[in-house]
Amino acid sequence: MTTFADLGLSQKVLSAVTDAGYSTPTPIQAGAIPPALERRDILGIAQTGTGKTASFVLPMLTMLERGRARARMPRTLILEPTRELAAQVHENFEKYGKNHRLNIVLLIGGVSFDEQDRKLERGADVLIATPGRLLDHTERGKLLMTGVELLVIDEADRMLDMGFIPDIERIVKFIPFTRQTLFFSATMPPEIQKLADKFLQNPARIEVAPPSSTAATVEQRLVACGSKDFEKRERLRDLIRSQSELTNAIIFCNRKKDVADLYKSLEKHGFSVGALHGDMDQRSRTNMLQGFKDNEITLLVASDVAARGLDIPAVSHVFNFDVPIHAEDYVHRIGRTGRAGRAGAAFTLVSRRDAKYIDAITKLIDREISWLDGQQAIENADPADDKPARGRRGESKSPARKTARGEKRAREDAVEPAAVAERAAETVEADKPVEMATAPKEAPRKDREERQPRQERESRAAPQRTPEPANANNDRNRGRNRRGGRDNDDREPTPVGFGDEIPAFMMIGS
DNA sequence: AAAAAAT
Repeated sequence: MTTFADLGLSQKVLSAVTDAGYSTPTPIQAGAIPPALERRDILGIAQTGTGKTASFVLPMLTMLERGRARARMPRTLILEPTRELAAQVHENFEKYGKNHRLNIVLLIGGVSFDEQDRKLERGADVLIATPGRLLDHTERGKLLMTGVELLVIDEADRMLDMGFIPDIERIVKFIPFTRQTLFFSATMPPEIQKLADKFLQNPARIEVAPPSSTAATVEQRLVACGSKDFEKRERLRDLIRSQSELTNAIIFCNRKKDVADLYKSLEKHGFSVGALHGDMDQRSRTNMLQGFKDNEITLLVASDVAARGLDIPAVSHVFNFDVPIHAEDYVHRIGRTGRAGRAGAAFTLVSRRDAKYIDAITKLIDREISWLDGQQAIENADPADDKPARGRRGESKSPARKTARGEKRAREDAVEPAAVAERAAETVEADKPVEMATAPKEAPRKDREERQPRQERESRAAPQRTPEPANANNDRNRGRNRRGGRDNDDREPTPVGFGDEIPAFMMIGS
C-alpha cells in the first residue's frame, strides 16, 4: 500500500505528518501529491472530508522549502469561498508546517486590515484569502500578485454558487501564466469545466468517489411538524431530548434570522448551544466554531455557511430545522455527520410549506427518506398553516385561489389527527415565553460599530456592546436601511433647494 | 422564501 513516504514529500513534511498520526494517504492525496510535486497543474474533483486540503498543503510545504518571500509579493495564493474555510486551511499549514519557518498570511474580511497589511509587508510564503479582502488589498496597492508561483482555487463550484467567479477571474489575471495551478471542485458542472479549461494547462485529473458512501452510514429521517416557528422549535427540542446517542449536533436553518432566534430559544431552554452565520461579527464566528470543535458546546445552530467544507471531525447528529431549498445543500448538510465511516443521524423537520422541496432531495440522493415513527405524509400532520389571518383567508382572493384554499382547508379539517392537535395546544403554552423573548423589536443596533463612519459613530449615544453573538440585526447592510443616516448614502445624493433643476456640477459621480 | 463575501 502507498504510504506518505512514497509520495516524494520532504523529510520535514513527512515528520509533521507522522506526528499528526497519519501514515496512509487518502486517494486524493495519493493521486494529487506526486504530480503536484512535479509542478503539474491539478484538477481535483473531491468533496471535503476526503483529505483534499492536505493534498495541496503538503506538496506546497515541500516546494516552499526552496526560496524566500519578498515584501508584498506572496509566493503562493490559496483562494477559499468562506472565511471559516480559509481559517481552516491556515490551521492545516500551521499543523503540517510546524518544522518550517514560513510566513503564512490569512486575508479574510471582518478582521483588522492593518495587521494583515503588516504581515504582507514582511513577505508571505503562503497567502490564504477570501476574494473580497484580497481584492481590497490589491486595489490599495498593498499587494503584488506578480510573484505568485502557485495558485490554489479551492471549492470552485461553491465559488460559482456564491457569485465569486468574476472576482476569481480578476484575481487570476494578476497572476503570471507561468504559475502552477491546483483547482479543486466537488462537482464539475459545465461552467466549472470551462473555468478549469481556462485556468489549467494539461492538468493531472484526480477524481475521488462522491460521498454516497458517507450517506450510507447516516440514518436519515423526515420529521413532520407544524409551520409555526414555535412549533418547530418545540418539535426540535423533543427530538434532541429523545436522542440517546447524541454527542454533538449541527442544526441548520435556511435564514440567518432563524439561526439567531433558534439559538436564543435553545439557550433559554438550557441547551449547550452556539450559533454561526455570516452576519455575526468575525470574533463570535471564530469563537463559536472553536467552542464547538472543542466540545465546549454541544449544539451549533448554523446557516449554510457551515454546510460545506468545515472540518468538524465527529458530529453525531445533523438536524435540518428547515428543509434546504436547494437539494445539493441537503447533501452537504448531512455530509457533516457520518464522516470517516462513523455512524450518524440526520433529521429533517418538514412542515407543510417545506414539503415541496423533499421530492427534489429524494431524487438527487436517489432514495426515499423514511418518516420518523412512521409518520405519514405531511398533509396529515400539519393542520396549522403559517398564515396568521386564517379566519379571513380567501375573502379577498380571486375565485380561483379561493377554490384552492377551500379544498386545502377541507382536507386539513378532514384528516387532522387528535394527537397533533393536542401537541399543538401544549406547544403554544410551553413556548409562549420564548416567543416573547425572541420578538424582533429589541436593539437593532448592537454591533459592528467599527464599520460605521466616524461621524455616525460619534453622534450616537454610548453604543451597547453585548456578547450576544447571533443577532440577525447585525446585518452589514444595515446602514443602507437606515434612512437619514449619512453612511452609504453619499452615492445618491439628494441636494435640496434646487427643485428639479440640479446643476450638473453639483452631482457626484462620473 | 437564502446564504455567502470588501466596505
